Amino acid sequence: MAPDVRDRTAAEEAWALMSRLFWEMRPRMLRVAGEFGLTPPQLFALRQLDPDQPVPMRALAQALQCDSSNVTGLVDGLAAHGLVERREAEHDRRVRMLVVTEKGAAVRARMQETFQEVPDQIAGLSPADQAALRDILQRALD
Amino acid sequence: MAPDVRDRTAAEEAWALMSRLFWEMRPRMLRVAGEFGLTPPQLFALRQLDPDQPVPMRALAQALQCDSSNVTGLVDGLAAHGLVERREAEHDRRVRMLVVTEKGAAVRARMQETFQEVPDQIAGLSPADQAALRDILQRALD
DNA sequence: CACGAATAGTTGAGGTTGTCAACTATTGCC
DNA sequence: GGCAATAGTTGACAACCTCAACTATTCGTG
Repeated sequence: MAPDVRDRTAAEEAWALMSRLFWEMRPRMLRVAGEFGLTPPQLFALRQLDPDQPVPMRALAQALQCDSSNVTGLVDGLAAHGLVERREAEHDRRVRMLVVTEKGAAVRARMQETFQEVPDQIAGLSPADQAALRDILQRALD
Repeated sequence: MAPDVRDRTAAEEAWALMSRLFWEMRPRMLRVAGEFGLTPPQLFALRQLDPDQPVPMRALAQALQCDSSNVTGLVDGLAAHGLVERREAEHDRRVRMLVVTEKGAAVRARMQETFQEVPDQIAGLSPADQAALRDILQRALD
């Protein structure tokens, strides 16, 4: 029942190739973080936030899959850069809403541009392959 | 010539989907690390090593794209678990070759199995889609 | 051969990440 | 009113990571 160890299935091969592609994107991520004077975790935190819709800190903790106390530190860092502000929630005085500042939104936008930049390997594919790749992945991820 | 900013190209869409898929693999990675009592960086270090071919520490630092001094600590951790040993190089007494122990090879193999496990989303694709995905990615990555 | 430059690895300082446990303030329920 | 649950912070602690400084060794060039 288990797949033969000797020759990989198409799915295994595809997954291995995707893993490789992702590993090769690591330098890009580090470069972007450095450009904005942020650390990678701070970058991911800002990436998760929506400039148009403030969220409570616990929502960010959930999105980042980490402890709330960790978010405290990350937000401190982003706030020190003037990218994010803590604002009191109206309905519940326990929660702090995270508001992306104007500067934060600008940084986030430029950061997203770089993140979304298509890797050369994908960009080099034929238009038909690119479209097929998108279609297959859409089917996979709903 | 530049792609229209308004609607994403197929390549951009595909890349976004792959990014999402990878993010969803985070819990799996943390689980595997915990299972073997290792931290994620230690896991990546062991993953980079080849049980059949010892390499100098310098090579590992290069593969992990980090400072040599960082590798010292990571290898200390792996060595404390009995997964890796430092062995003197014959031709150059400055370098230490990293040798994966028998136990280390076993742990690495089980770890690799989990890493290579195909995500449900990909496994759920039709055989034709899986094959097409592999073929396209092979064209992309040579 | 000698001597200075280059290289492999370690150490220590300093800042960040991340978890857990304890704590405060607030809310919601009965 | 009283009490459990929740949001967030703090402090302790371990790990990560980079940089600069250091030791030991090798290499290159005169």
